[in-house]
Amino acid sequence: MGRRRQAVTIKHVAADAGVSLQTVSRVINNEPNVRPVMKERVQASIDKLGYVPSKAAQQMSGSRSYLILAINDRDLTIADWKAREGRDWVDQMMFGGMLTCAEHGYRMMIELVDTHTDHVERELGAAISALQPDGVILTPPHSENPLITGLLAERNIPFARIGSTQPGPGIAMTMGDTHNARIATEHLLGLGHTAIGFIAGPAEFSLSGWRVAGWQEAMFAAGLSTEGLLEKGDFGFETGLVAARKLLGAANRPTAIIASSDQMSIAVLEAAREYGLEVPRDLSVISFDNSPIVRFTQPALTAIDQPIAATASRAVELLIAARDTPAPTEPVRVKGELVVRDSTAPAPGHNAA
Amino acid sequence: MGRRRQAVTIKHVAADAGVSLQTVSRVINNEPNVRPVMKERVQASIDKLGYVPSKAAQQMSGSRSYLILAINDRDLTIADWKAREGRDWVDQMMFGGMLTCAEHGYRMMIELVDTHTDHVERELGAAISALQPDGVILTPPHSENPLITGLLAERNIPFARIGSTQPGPGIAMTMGDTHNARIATEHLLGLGHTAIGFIAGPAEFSLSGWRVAGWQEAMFAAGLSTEGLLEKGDFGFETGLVAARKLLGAANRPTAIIASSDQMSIAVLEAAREYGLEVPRDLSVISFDNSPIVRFTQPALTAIDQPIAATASRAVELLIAARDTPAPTEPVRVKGELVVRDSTAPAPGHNAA
DNA sequence: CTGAAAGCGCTAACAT
DNA sequence: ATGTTAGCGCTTTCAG
Repeated sequence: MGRRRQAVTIKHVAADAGVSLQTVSRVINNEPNVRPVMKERVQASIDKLGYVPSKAAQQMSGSRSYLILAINDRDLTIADWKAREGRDWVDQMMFGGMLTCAEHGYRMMIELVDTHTDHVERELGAAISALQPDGVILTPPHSENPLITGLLAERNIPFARIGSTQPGPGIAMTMGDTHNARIATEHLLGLGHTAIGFIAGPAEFSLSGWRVAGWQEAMFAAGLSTEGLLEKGDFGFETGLVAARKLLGAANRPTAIIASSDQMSIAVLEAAREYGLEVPRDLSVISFDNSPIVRFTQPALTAIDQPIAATASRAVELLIAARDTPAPTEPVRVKGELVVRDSTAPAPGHNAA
Repeated sequence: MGRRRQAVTIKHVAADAGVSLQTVSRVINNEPNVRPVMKERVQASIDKLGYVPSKAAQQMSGSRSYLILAINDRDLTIADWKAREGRDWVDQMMFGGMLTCAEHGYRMMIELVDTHTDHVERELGAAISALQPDGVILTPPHSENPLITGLLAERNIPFARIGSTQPGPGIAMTMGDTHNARIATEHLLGLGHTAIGFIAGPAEFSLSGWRVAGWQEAMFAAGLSTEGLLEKGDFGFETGLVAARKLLGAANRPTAIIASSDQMSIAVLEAAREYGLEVPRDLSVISFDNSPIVRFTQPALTAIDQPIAATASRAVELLIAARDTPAPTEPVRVKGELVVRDSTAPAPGHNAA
C-alpha cells in the first residue's frame, strides 16, 4: 500500500496561479486583502486543478478542524440499535446536524460515551484530544453531567447542551418540553377530558420534570386536580405497562393518558386492551417522540413530535457561529408540535364541540 | 476564542519519560525494537499525562487517518430521514461499522453523495481530498458506479462494495440475497404454497435480480412455474401497491407473495385488504429488510432480516486489514435469515405437516 | 495588498 | 535498540 499523499496541494495552486501560498490560503478562507483580480485568478486555478484543502493540515496549522462531535450515551444508543424498535434519535440528529454542517463545510461525527462509568472524562478527553472538534453537541443524559461540561469548558470547546436549561458554560437548549406537554394536555381538555393521566420519564432526565410541569400547568389552569394521575416509567415498555395498569386500575380511572415516550404509549395501548378499554372511544392516548412506529400501532398514535433534527441543526449553527459571536445566554427553545392521529377522541359522554 | 493547541503532545511524553520522540511514537504504534523496560516507562508517562495522539498530526505525517468513510446515496438517505418510515439502514450501518471501527481505534463517518448527477466524482473526490479516509464503504446504488469505483481505485483507497459481486477493484460483498430469497421461498413451499408471487426491486440494484434468481431457483427446484408471478416495484409503497394489485387481480392468484422491501410488503397487506383477503389465512406474505415497523403491521410480517450491521462490521474489518493483507478476491457473503412472524401460514386447503 | 518564514504534532527514513 | 533529521499541507506571525 503505497504512501498516499495529497494529490494536489496549496503549492500546486500557488504555482499554477503564480502567487504565494499565502494568497491562496487567503482566497480559500475568504479573507480580506486580496484584490478581486487575484482572487479570481486563484479561484480559477483551484477549480482547474480540483483543489480541496486537507482538513488535517488546516487543523494542524492551528485553525479549525471543521468537525462537530455529537455525543450520545453509549449504552442507550447501542440498546436502541440492537432492539430495532424504531427509535430514530440518532438518525434525526444526523439529518439535522450533518446537513447543516455540510452547508458550512463542516462534518459531524457521532461519538458514543459511557455515562455510568467514571471513565467519562477519559473517554471524552481522548476523543477531544484525538479529534479536536470545533464544537460538541451533548444529548441527555450527558447534557447536565458536570464532569462532561466541566471538561469541555476547561478545554475551551464550544458546546450545546440539549435538554438542559441550567446556567453555566455551553449553550442550553430544549425542545420545548413544558410547552409540548401543555399543548398535548390542552388538546385533551378541548376534547372534554378532565381526568388526564400522565406517565413521566425517569428523573435523571430534566425534561421528564418539564413535561410533568407542562401537564400540571394546563390542568391547574383548567381548574382540575392531578391527584393520583401521575405515574413514572423509564421510557421503556415494561415500566410503561406497570404505570399504565396503575392508572387504569385506580378508582378514578383517567379517560386520557399522556405518556412520555412511544414505548410507554404502546404499553398504555396494551394495558387498555387488558382492561377491555377501546382506544380512543374509552381512552385517549397521546405519545411523546413520534418515532416511526407510532403510525403503525392500533390505533395510530396522536403524538408530540420532538424536533430532534431541527434542534441538532440549530445547535450546529450556534456552535459554528460561536467562533465569532457570543453564545446566547438564555436557553434556546425549539418547540415541538402535536401530530393528531387516531388515538384521541372526545371524552366518553362528552359532546364534541 | 483563544487558539486551542494540543494540551499534551508527544514531546511532553518524551520529555517526561526521558526518551526521544521516536521511541514514544514506536510505543504508540506498537512497533518492534523497543525494550520492554523502555516501553513500560513510556507507557507510564502516557498514562500519567493522559496523552492521546492527534489524528490530524498522524495523518499529516503520512500514516493513517484512522477514518472509514461510509458513502450513502444522498437523495435516498434524506428521503428516509424525512419520511421517518422506519428504514434504519443508516443506523444499522453505524451500529456495525462504528463499533468495529472503535475496536481498532478508527472512526466511521457517513458521507452523502449524489448518484444522479455528474458531480459524483467532484463530490466524492472532494470528500477524499479533505478527509483522506483509510477506507471507503460503498452502498447500493453506488457500489457499481464505475465513476466511483474508478476514482477510488485510481487514488489507491481500499473500498468495499456492498451489494456487488462484479470482479474488479474493491472488496465485493453481498448480504446473501439469492440465498435469502431461496429460504423465504422454501419456507412458503414447506407450508404447501405452490403459487408464490414475487415483487422485485428496481433493476438499478443488482440485488434485485439476485433475489428474483433465488426465488426462481427454489420454484424450479420444486418443479413449479413462475409464469405470471413476477412483478416489480421501486421499494416504495406506491409501486408496491400497483404490483400487489396486479398479482392479486390475476386469474391464477398466488397464495403467497414475497416482496423485496418492507414498504412494498405493507402495500401487499393493503392490497389484500382491498381484495378481501385475510393474511395469513388467504395469503401469506414475506418481507425483505425487517426494519422496525414490520413488527407493528397487522399482522406482524414474517421477514428476511438483512444483516446490515454485520456486513458493515465485516467491511470495516476487511478494510482495516487491507493495509497489510491482500483483500479477498471472491465476493464476501454475509447471509441474512428468516424471522417468522404472523404473516405466513399453510396454503389454503393444505394440511399442515 | 502580498510574500517569506516559522511551526503545528507526528512519523518515515536514515543514522548511530 | 534508540536518536536525529526532514518533512507532511496548511495557517499564523511578521516583513515588505
